[in-house]
Amino acid sequence: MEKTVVKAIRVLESLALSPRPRALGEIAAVCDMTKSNAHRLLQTLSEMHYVRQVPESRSYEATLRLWEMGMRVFDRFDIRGVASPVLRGLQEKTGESVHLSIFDDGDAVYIDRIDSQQAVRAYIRIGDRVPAYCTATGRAMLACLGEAEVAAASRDMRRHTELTVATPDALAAALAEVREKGYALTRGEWRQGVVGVAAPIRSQSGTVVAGVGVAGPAERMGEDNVAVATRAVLQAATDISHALGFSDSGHAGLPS
Amino acid sequence: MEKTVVKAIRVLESLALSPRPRALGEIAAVCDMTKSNAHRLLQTLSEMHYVRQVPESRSYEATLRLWEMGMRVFDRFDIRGVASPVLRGLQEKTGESVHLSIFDDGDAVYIDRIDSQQAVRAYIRIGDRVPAYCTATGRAMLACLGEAEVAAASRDMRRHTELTVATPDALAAALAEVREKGYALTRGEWRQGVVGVAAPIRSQSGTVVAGVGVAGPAERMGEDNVAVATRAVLQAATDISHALGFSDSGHAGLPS
DNA sequence: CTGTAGATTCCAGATATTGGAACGACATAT
DNA sequence: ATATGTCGTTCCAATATCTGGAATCTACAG
Repeated sequence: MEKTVVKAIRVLESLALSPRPRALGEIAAVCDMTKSNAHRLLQTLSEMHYVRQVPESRSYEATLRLWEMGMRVFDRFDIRGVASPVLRGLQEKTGESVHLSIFDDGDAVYIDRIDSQQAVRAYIRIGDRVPAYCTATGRAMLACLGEAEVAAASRDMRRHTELTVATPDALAAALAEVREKGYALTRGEWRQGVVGVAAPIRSQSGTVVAGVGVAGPAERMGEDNVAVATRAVLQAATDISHALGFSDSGHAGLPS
Repeated sequence: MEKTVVKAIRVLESLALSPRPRALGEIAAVCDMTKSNAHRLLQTLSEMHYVRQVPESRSYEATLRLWEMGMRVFDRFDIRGVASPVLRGLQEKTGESVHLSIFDDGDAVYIDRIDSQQAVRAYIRIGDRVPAYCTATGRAMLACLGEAEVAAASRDMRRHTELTVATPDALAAALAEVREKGYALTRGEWRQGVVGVAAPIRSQSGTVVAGVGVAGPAERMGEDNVAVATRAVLQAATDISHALGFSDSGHAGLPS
């Protein structure tokens, strides 16, 4: 365990928790270290912009950098925490594996999942990165994002199976269909024999922040099951979006 | 500049900014360090609860600890940032030094100030800690806080000048007067010859989070100027409270 | 079952960190 | 006005800490 790092964090925490700026001596005392040590640590934290010295009193205070970083973390956790129970419900309703993913630099990245109970099941790992243009959650998100994101996703298109939609034009058509229907359906474009249905999740501000989908083996994903899954996925996406504070003023559509 | 600390912060930032959990190798690559190094850093950050390893994929993600700490910082900055322009206005209107302080463990601590332009002026430093029971901003806050805070403030009462209110009973009476009038007025109880007027600031939740006041030499603080200062201080406190999201549903009172 | 990729552990060598002392800047007390 | 004390800052040799490569372990994929 790195002692210097621990000390630095203790110093930073003492400032973050303090309701007022603290003098060097005080910090050294509270954190139980010599003044030179505390001073050097504060110097480093200043250069990293986590701490500043108030010009007037020479004492130190935490900057908003900590908050800035914390907010980034919070955003992500918010989605996972809120989505978690909905994912469980979706898994039970459909019986297949359900995935929650976000869009990152042209790819879809899985941030949560609940596995099917079946012996044959679609399998991914949390943290796995897959091309957005040929996966269900990826395409669902892509359909609601801007030019730049679509361009990023189109950067390195290739056929992963015989069915992969691997040209920008074909992708554009697929995305248009997603926008029209409100959900994305992929049949073995990424992994042979895997069928996926997914829908985009919107945050309070209305921007698409994630995608939720179910995936299962083609043998089980016949018309009936896909119809069930589609309805369930759209409902789940709506539920999660609402939980995030999104209110769909205007259009909304469950397929009849 | 402490290299280990810098590296640790880089690792933490890369995780905070990442929209998804990162694998060890990835982190090492992004932060330009060996895997052993990154691993040790992550171990340390885990023990500090800033990072956790997701059990499923063995990759690492930032925890909410960062957000938790950031929020503490944000609360404080929020007050200062919002109050700053109001303080400037108050200084111009009254011509005296204006102070912004918070309550901390029985004391008032100055977190911002704007000095009078006059040759003779009340002077404090940001970060200075003064007894709450005998200063204007301190008493204004104390009047709106609970038993425990008053007890903390009464722990070590003493006469700092001939006029200091230095008994719990006398303090209780003074606080009752503050509550009735809505502002605190002190005349040379802490520093001889200094007169202060102050009012409490409330946050969105309605709790008193700070106090704002003006202070000047007794020679200039005659009845007329005190009346002007009182009105200005009450207005400033109201303005800052509103800016913090406080809505005074019900009572409100400018002295007629 | 074997191979591969990645995570984790280990350790001697390299070096960054440590703390005391000296210095400088202020501010108050005499 | 001078003295005195407090607090922040700088410096440096001793050394405890950190470093990175290699060995080990684990889990998955073929």
